[in-house]
Amino acid sequence: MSTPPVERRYRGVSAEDRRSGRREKLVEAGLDLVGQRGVSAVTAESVATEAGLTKRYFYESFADRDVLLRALVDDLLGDVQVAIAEALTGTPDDVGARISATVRALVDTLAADPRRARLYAETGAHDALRTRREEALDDYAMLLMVDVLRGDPTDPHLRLTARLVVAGTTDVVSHWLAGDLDLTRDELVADVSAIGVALAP
Amino acid sequence: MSTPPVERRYRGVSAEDRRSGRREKLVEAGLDLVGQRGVSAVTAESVATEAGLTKRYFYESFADRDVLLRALVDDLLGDVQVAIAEALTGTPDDVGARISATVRALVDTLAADPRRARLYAETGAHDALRTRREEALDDYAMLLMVDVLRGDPTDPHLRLTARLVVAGTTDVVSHWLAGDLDLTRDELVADVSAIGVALAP
DNA sequence: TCTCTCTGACACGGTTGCGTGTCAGAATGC
DNA sequence: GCATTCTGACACGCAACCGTGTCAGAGAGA
Repeated sequence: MSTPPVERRYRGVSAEDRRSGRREKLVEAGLDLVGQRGVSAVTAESVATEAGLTKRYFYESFADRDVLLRALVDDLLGDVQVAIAEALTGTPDDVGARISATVRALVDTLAADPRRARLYAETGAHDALRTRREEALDDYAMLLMVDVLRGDPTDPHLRLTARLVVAGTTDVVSHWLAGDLDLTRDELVADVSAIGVALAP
Repeated sequence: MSTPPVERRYRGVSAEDRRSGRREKLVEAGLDLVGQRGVSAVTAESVATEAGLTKRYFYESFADRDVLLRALVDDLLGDVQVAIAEALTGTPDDVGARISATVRALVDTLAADPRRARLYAETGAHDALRTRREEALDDYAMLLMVDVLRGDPTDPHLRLTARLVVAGTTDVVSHWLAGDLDLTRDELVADVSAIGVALAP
């Protein structure tokens, strides 16, 4: 029967704050690694080293690398959802305007951090993340059908169209972020939005 | 100085035929593994075992697992290209008809072999294959712009549209093959074609 | 000062896949 | 019948990453 150690302040910081500080460092280190070397470079060891910590602190915050990757993707997708929701609030009930606002929110969020752009592009590259990506694509398709187009999300034809547009947009935006499309940000948003409008019921 | 061994018939088969027979077995085994357990299950060991051979024969035909995977994907994409080319030959110069023929050829080729359908869906899942997938998406986008739409492949706006449609179609078809879209094959082809027509310049 | 916690470094055993090497026995050519 | 090739099985050492354990020294509390 060993009693758990009494937690103690250290360098003026509480145990709880130290822990969450280390977790934050690990998350940042994980993002840096994704940005520089891709998802496959994220290991318990490399993340800890990048964070200036040791492996043991990796396991303090994450059960394994997949949990960290999930957390990174969840953060990203959550922020994108929030950005889109905010953009739609206060946008008039005109389909064209709503589509543009949605696309712009997506592009702006991803363009703000190249590390996250790469993470977004590589969500298909890892077994554990692919599942999450599928959910996200479904979520975005639903959002497009209901909140943007005001359509019927049970109509299989609309569902196919929404899914195609969402997946296609994901690819095109990733491509643009990687510098492979010779368009300004405004042109990208305008073109993608035009496609959305052309396909709106 | 050792001289290379003199090749000899074995069980009535020439050395060359034995070699290519083993290679064929390995390719089939690789496809089976992709179909059953996904791209990540393809290793030198597992493929050889699945083929009823041993690792040593894997390395006789392939330098490493990536070479085999590349070969599988090249086969698949080549067959798709051929199927589309054949479909376009003898299809009238009507944009709608050409789009339908292209989509149908793609869907039919993939639907003919569920193992290849999964391979197609997972080309994004592996570093070595992602490069090849990028090339293929570019090739298909080019084919769409030039051979189907008779458009100008240097126009960045058309390029974006083509890329979005190709990537979106890839995703939707994979999704349908996985049974996640409640549509008949004809409906799938019709819906995707309709999207193509709606976006044709 | 004395005790206990906290930290960071490193060791360890386990697993998986890699690519090479060895070898006995079966099959062949002569 | 004899030498040689071919096959299939297995052994090996290597590398990466895993998850856990140990420990000395720095830092805090009283």
